[in-house]
Amino acid sequence: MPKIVDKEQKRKDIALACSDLIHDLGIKKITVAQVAKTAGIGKGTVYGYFENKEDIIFEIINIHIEKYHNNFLKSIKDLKSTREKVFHFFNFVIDNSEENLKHFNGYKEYLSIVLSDNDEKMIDFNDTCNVFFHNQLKKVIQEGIDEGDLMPKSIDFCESLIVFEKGLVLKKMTEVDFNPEEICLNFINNLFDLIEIKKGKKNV
Amino acid sequence: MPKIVDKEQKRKDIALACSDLIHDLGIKKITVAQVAKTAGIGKGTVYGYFENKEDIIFEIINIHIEKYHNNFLKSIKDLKSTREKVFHFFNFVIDNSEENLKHFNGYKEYLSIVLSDNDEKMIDFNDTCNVFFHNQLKKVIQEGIDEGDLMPKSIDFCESLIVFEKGLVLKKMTEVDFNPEEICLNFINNLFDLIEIKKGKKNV
Amino acid sequence: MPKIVDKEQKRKDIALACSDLIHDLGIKKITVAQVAKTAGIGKGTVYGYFENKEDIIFEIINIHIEKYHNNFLKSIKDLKSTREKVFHFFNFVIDNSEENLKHFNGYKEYLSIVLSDNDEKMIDFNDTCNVFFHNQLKKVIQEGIDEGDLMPKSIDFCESLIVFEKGLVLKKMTEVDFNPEEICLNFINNLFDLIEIKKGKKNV
Amino acid sequence: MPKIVDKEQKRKDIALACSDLIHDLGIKKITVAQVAKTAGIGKGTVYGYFENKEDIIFEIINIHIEKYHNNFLKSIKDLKSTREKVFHFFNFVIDNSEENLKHFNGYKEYLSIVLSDNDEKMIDFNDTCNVFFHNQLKKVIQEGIDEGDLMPKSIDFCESLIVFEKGLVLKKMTEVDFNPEEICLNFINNLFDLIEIKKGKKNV
DNA sequence: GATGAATGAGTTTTCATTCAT
DNA sequence: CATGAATGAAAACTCATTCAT
Repeated sequence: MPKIVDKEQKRKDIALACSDLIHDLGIKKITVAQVAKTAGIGKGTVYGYFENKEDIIFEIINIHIEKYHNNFLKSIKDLKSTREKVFHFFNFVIDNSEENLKHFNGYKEYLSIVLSDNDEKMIDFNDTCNVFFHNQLKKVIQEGIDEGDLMPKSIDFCESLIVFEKGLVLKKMTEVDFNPEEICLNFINNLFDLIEIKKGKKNV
Repeated sequence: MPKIVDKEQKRKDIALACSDLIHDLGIKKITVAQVAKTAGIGKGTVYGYFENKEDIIFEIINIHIEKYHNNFLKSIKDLKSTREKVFHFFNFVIDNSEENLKHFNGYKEYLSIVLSDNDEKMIDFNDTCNVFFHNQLKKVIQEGIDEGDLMPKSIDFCESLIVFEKGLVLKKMTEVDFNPEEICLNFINNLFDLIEIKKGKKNV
Repeated sequence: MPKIVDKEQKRKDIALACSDLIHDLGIKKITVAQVAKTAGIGKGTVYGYFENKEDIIFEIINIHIEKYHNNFLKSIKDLKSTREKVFHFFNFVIDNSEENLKHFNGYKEYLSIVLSDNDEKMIDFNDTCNVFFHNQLKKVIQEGIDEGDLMPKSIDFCESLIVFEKGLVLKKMTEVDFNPEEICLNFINNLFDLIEIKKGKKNV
Repeated sequence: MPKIVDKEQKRKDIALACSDLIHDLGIKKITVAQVAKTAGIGKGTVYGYFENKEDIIFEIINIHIEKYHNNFLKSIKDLKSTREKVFHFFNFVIDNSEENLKHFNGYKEYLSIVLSDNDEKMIDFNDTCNVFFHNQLKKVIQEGIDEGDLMPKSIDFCESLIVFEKGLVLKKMTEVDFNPEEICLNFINNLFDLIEIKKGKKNV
């Protein structure tokens, strides 16, 4: 079924070409005409690959998140200490590089859709992302425990960490002049003081 | 002379009449025609009391939040222990009563606007709300310190508590089957074990 | 019937109060609400004195033109030579004083109504104005003839003079950087060279 | 592939189909819905070819004026004497054929727009038209001079002729029972008596 | 398969006019 | 008489989606 593969690929190609529209215009301002033009194809053609506009937006967001996930997995590999790895989960909300801000603002637009529409597909997808990070964090913590860095009860803090991160994300998205970095550092360092098996102090 | 109308009051009345539209339809689906019909007045009349559609929505949200703030202040008065009072801040995200869910879903719709539009008024208003709760929490904690319930350093945890609450809110808004209650209880109880001046244990 | 006089007077008062609206906003932008507010009365009251919006505008224009006619009659009295008097008819299109520009632009707005609507009242009124100036000009010329300044056939040039003035008006209204003064001077001086009974040359 | 449409042509086609609306309804009464219906297309389609309502009206007027200019150039070719050619410039204001009245009334509507809106495009376009006729007239007069029909100073009367014609136009547009023909004949014949190099009298 | 022309429902906003008080 | 609250028709413009070529 090589045709199907091609279809899937073209879907991605179109979404990829339009990947910047989401933070350049904001989700609500994206039009199908815009998408077609940006991807260099006809409006009708778009409908050959996507069911409707929602579907297009969904795919564009997909691209963003997939890209972010990949970056995440790549960059966490190089980190050694558990504390650093955990801290890396907060990179999303702290890093103000242009690259990361694109993802952050893309996610912001995405959230506004998840909150207002009750699109099941979006909600499902959001869950998938949450599970991804939850699992990654559990893995990191578990490794920390296995390697004797962390106390066994540490695994209970996964959920709190993720909730805390979401809180930072939401505050950064909605408040002017909110600086998550310091709060984040405090929180993690305080937490690690509680759950780390001390061998010698080392803050992030 | 025609009946003299208290413009400010009628504004509230209209918004009040439409207060349910926000979670029945979702903010984006609200039309001026809908508002007029729901309030039992003409479309033109709506524009006698509101500058534009944004303004209507803003007032409706205002109603919700004002009501919630009042409820909050009223109900926190009866609480005695600091722990209970702090826990009360999480009532918003935990209470599944119809009344509270209306507020919660209203706020959800509101957030989606804050995230997608960059409406300055909305953002300002959001800040005002944040400041309100931040101040209330600080007051509660400070009283706890003054009354010898909490250790002085407790005041530093205000920010974290609020971030955590926002995280729960966001997760409850976007995830199916997310139950904030247990996580919340754990978090608060764990925290209070650290900051409470022990006189005898008392969980919420 | 003192009441009727009062009504007529109030009509004028309202129109007078709003007389600046016509060039401040342009006729099309004038609203009844605006008129009521400017006159310091209620919207309903306006309809006690005017049949409809057209009627209001009509009265405002009336005020302008009446004022202009009075000014015209007053200022032409002081002029001695027929040539000066004739030239005075062109003052409307040449004088760039703020006062006169108000009248000129008011008349411009008025014309746009006469041209687009086929409001009979407006057209009749326009005719009345034309007749006024035509008669004034005829009077001036006739006096010139009677006093031996002009040749008897001069009376035939009335119409042409008025047509010429209208042409200047229209061109000034529609063309950027059109300067009627020079053209006007040339025209009149040339004409007077033909119709004046020479006693010694005197240009305006 | 869908049929490729000559956008510029279709623009003209739509405007052409609606070309009568301008004097049937008057410019101010034209609505986009009306235009769509008259052209036998959908409202949305109109916006595929025109930026906004102004743009539509502009094109309709364009059609009228373009057609008139062409007719003008065509018909002036057959005329021999300079006097006849000059007289031809006044055809617009004298000819009461249905065809010409359409143009005349179209121009009337157009003027009302130029006078009330301060639309730059309209004003520019008006200038272009004025320049067109001014140049044509200069050409005619110059040819007359070159051929020994007219005295060299005749060229100075161009401006006055055009002003005079505008005056006739405005009077015909705004006054009931105004008959420009006689006035016009007088004016031109008188003028030509002054500027023509006599070889034998020949009125128009 | 690709295209882009055509569509029209749907939305916001304005404002002359009426009429109950 | 005066008032201004209430009204709703009317108008411009957008855009997801369809479908003939």
